Amino acid sequence: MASRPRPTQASIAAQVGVSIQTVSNVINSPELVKPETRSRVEAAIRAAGYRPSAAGRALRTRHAGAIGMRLHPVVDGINGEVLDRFFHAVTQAAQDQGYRINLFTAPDAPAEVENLVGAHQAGVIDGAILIDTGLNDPRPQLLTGAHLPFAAFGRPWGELSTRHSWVDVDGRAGTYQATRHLMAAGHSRIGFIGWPTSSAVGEDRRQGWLLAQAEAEPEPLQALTENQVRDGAAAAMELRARGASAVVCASDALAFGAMPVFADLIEPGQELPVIGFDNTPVARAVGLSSVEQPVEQAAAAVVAQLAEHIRQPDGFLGQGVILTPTLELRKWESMVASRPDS
Amino acid sequence: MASRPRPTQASIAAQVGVSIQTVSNVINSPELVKPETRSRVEAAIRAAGYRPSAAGRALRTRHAGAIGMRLHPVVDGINGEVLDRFFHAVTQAAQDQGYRINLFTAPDAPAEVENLVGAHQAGVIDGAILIDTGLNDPRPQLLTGAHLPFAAFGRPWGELSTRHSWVDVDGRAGTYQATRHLMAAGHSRIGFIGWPTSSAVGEDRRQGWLLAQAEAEPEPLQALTENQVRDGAAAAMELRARGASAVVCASDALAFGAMPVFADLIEPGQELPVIGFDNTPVARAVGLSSVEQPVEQAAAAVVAQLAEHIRQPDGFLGQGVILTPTLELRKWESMVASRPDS
DNA sequence: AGAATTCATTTGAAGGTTCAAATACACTAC
DNA sequence: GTAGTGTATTTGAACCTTCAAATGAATTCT
Repeated sequence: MASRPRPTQASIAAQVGVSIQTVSNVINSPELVKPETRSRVEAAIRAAGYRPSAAGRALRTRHAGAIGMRLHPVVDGINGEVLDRFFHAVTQAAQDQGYRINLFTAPDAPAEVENLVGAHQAGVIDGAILIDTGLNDPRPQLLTGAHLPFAAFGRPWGELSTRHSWVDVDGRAGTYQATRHLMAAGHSRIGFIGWPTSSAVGEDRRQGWLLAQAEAEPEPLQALTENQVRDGAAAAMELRARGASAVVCASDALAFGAMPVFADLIEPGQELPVIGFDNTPVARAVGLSSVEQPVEQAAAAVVAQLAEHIRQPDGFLGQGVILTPTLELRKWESMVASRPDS
Repeated sequence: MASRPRPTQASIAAQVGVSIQTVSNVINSPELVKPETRSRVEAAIRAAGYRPSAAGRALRTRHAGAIGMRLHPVVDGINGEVLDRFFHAVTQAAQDQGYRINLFTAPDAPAEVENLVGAHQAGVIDGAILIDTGLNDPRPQLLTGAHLPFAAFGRPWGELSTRHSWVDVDGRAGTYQATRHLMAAGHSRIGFIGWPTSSAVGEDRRQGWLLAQAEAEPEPLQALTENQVRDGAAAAMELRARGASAVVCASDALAFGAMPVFADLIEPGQELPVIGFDNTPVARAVGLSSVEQPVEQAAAAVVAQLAEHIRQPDGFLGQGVILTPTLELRKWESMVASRPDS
């Protein structure tokens, strides 16, 4: 059972009795080929199980058909699910547009850029997707300098003025909604638990809370800490002591810590006056209301931008897209009291 | 600023005044080239920023330099972190061995196989990594039939006798350790909360608990449910009512639900007599003891097996590797009571 | 000195595809 | 009957690399 040689356009052509170019046309520009010839070629292709060689095609067209992306090390698993969803959605969107996703690892941003640029020079990828853009992120400039098309999930924070494509979720709008919802439920003293202001994303989310209250609140009830469950708990206690009857949080991890602090205010089956961010599985599991990011939509938008960018390497000016998150409300239920249904 | 044409071996060769093949040799078999010539070529390569074309190389060598892998949709985020770690480690290991990771999406197993085989026929990937092998998984047979080298993370469960490469973690050894630890701490009635026996992985983990108690326990204190937090809580209550003073769980999600049920038995700062599986971030956050899988090691082993398989497409007979997990013990601390340190 | 051995480099070809241009053919128009 | 307009197909070249074999030059052996 020696496996017969891989079929090629040449072998198909010989079989059908046409030229190689005709086979190529059947695949890439079927409208150029006479219907009768076309179907004969198509039949031979199917019969032989022929698939165009990616290498041959890439060599000729100077087009890899792949997009590079860094897989970050797992740091904070509790909201890593947003990234999981993003990766999955990006892979799907890329597949739909005829691109594959190529994974890279790197210890830091410069190494990431080096990997991506290297892969681009080798013709392995046509473009890259950047994730988790930080304050004054150096990567956009470096990639632009290397003429590597890219699009980012996360807006450009800070003053670096590289103009590029990006998609982001309006965190401010999310916390704004959350705060308004609590206000409508009758709360007048609503706290915010967030991250230090050095975090651009954290500051954005804080702004939404601030904005929603506008003049209502002279002395803001806020506490900024690290993103740990225990920090959330401690911050919640402090805010409650200062008079807060509800809190909006910059993450589900913080909200998760805050939950027990406000649990005595309500009866099971009601909404807890604690709202998280990212709508992680943990939030679903424990009945925590949370702000849901339209991750799948964001992924599709990023890929679309990048594809456009690849199509017109120079002409395409970067553009930003902002998506609005939604508020996912949940009834809190004491886990211990409930029984399984099935 | 028209970007100059991409450097090639030909352009380098012309510059230095040697033949193309010599440039190729400097890159692939430096020992064949006289040191002086070599360094001149190397200098030119660096100066031009030359990188071998992946397409040209792939076309000639019939070797893609990439491995395919399906990115599963996010189903159960609470222990998805194990997969995150696995992906990251695989990417790293692959990179170290000169392979890239190519991501695929698919709605089900047949589609996954079709994608992988298609990519292989197109010369996009040299092999594949399978994740989460289920009972009588059809994929190994299909891939073997398609002559696509692969290795699996997860052993072959069931009777399908395809002989192939795989790496797995000894779940039984994990729950065995956990149970023994609880026994050593003085517990005599130790319950098990797991999944229905239709889950091969769940059954494996149950066996470890069973084995550790051997003759000690005539009537086994077990409850098998779905993998939800609330199910874990309900099961824990039932087992405690039946006399259990400690429980071993098939997952952190179940253990997380069980925690409050046993919380009154100990003082803060002690180990809770509840042990989970997978050592997820949630476990770390709430101070839950859990069984830690050597994921990074597993990933490296899978990649190594696959690389070997690709090297000898036919000669290599599949082999299984079993890794032993470790028990990660934690002191439980009431989240509400603690204050942030810094 | 001529043959045999080793080392360094070059030559020719092939791998599969697509682009740009050329050819062949059928048909309409004058 | 020749020029002109399409449509369908083919030709030749190029994309970049590496394999297998050949050449050239220097060294050693008999």
